[in-house]
Parts: sequence; C-alpha cells; structure tokens
Amino acid sequence: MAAHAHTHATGSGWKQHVLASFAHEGFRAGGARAVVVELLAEQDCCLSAQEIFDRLRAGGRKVGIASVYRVLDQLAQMQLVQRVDVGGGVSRFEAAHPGGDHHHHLVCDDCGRVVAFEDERLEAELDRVGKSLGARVAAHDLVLHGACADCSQK
Amino acid sequence: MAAHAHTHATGSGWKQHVLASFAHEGFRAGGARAVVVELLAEQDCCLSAQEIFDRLRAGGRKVGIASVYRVLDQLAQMQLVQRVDVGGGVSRFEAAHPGGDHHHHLVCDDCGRVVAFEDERLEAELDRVGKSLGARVAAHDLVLHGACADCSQK
DNA sequence: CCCTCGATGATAACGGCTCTCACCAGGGCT
DNA sequence: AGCCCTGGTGAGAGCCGTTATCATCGAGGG
Repeated sequence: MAAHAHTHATGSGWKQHVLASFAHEGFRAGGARAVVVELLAEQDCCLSAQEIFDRLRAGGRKVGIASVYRVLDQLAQMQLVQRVDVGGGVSRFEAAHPGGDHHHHLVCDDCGRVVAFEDERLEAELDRVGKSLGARVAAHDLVLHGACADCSQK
Repeated sequence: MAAHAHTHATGSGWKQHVLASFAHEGFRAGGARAVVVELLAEQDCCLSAQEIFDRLRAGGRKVGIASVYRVLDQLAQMQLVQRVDVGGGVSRFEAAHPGGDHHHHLVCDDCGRVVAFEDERLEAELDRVGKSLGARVAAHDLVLHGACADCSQK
C-alpha cells in the first residue's frame, strides 16, 4: 500500500489548462474527453489505457476503449500528456505539467512495481544533452530497470 | 547493402564474450543462438526482433521467429543485450558491452529516424540517481523524443 | 427546434509477442 | 562409430494491446 496523498491540487490546474486548450482548438465538448481528462488529473503517476478504461467503467461511465485511446492520442499530440513507455508492450500516460514538475520511473523487474522519482540535476543534464544534439527535444522518457529498494534487500 | 564498416572489432569481442557465457552456463551450442548473436555483434545500433528475423531469413538461414525471441530473452536476462523500448509497441535490442560503451537514442517523431548518442556526464548522473533511490539498477533506457537536427531546421 | 457534423462506442481487424508441440541434433556414453 | 537422452529449434496457433471501421448520438449554431 503506497501512501500517495499529494499533488491533486496541481492536477486540478492541469485539468483547466487542458479544457481551455481543447476549446481553443475548436473541439466540441464530448463526454469521453472530459471524463478521461478528469481521471488523469487525479493521478499522481502514469496509467495504462486499459487501466483508465477499467476505472472509468468501474465508475459507471460507459466509455469505449477506442475513445480512451483517441483522447490520449489527442492529448499526447497537444503535448498535454506524456507517453511513458515502460516496457512490456504497454504504453502508459500521465499529465504533462507545462514547464516543470516532471518525473521519471524505476520499473522493478522483480515485483513489477513502478516507482516515480524526480531529480533536478538530472533534468539539467538531459536539457544540455538535447541541445548538444542540435535537435528540438519535445519530451524525454527515462526508465530505470532493476530491483527496487524492497526487492534488492531480499 | 548498407556500408557499415566500423565497430566490428568491438562487436567481435562481444560475440566471444557471449559465446563463452553460454558455454559457462551449460547451454548447448544451438544454431539459432549462434546466428542471432553473430548478427547482433555486427550491428552498431538497435534492431527489432522482426528485423533480426528478416535479415537472417534474407541470409538464407531458416530460423523461427520464436527462436529469435527466445535467444533475445535469454541474452537480456544475462544482461548481454539491452532492450531498447523506443515506443510504438516494438522492442529493439542491441549488444550490451560490459562496463561502458553505452548509448541512448533520440527518436525523431517527424521522420522516424533513430539517432544514437552517448554522454559521460549524463551517465554519471544516472548512476547517482539510481543509487539515491536505494535500488539495484541493472539497466536504464533513455529515449528523447522530438525533431532531429535535420527536421528541426525545416 | 432542427440540422449538421464532430464525437462516441461496439466490434472487427491488425500486429507484435508468447505458447505449444512435434521434430531435430549436440554431445556424453558405450 | 553408433545410441540415446535431453535441450534446442521452428511452424503455427493463440493472446493481448492497439488501431480502424462504421452506425449512432448529441453539441451547438442557425
């Protein structure tokens, strides 16, 4: 049981930002869109499309899996969510907060858990490397693989 | 016929190392194993399982796709190859040179090209972060997304 | 209030990966 | 050298995440 009782305030700000962006781009206000955004705003770590679908269904919402993927794709293209590719052929998604509050993931190959972390100096290095390549880096995706703190003690 | 006439010396060393490791672990010398290892040793950037399969077939070798995945899985578990998850639901693989000569990838979301790069300071930061998490980090997988140097100039 | 067109959701299709299983061959033994 | 046991191999079926298709729904302007 992880204790994760934080970051919901920032999530709300993100939600407003996303809805405003949709309106600005001339999208209509669809139900699936709103509900996916709402769910994502409440999370503090990445979810897979299937997990999003399941939770919405569990909440009584009759969304289609296609809509979930469609919305996630739109959000990713608008750079409002980040695709996190954690291996195993499954993409995960999480809210991308414009300018900061950005984290990465450690995947425990032993117990399968995903642990989020952030590190300022690491971000600085990533920025530097991106620039030195002459590329316009829109996003970066870092995944550490190994045994998490718990599993490595066994 | 691609003209890739470099890094074969290091690749050859890796190949010997892998074959020795297999022998040491008591594996038999199967045909598929040898031929996958040989192909990987010749590469200087990551290949997908399908690409490996196609090239071996094109070379007249009647390997099964299952064998390719099997061998890659064994190699990954022995930490002799690194899985590179570049998105799009496809895993790529490349020789992991023990202790160094390690690189990462920039994926151009525009033209789809994969550019490899390496950076010592970045590696140092990654090591530091891994340690600070208390985890035993076996591998890390970093992918930059954006527009490559060519595409970002357009 | 109606009409148009984007949004939605069920379902089929697709593709990468894994599983299964019969056959093959390495290599220790005689 | 020949045999046998066992691990290795390859073809194909199956699984599952993702994408494409299409009929229906409903937002919102006229």
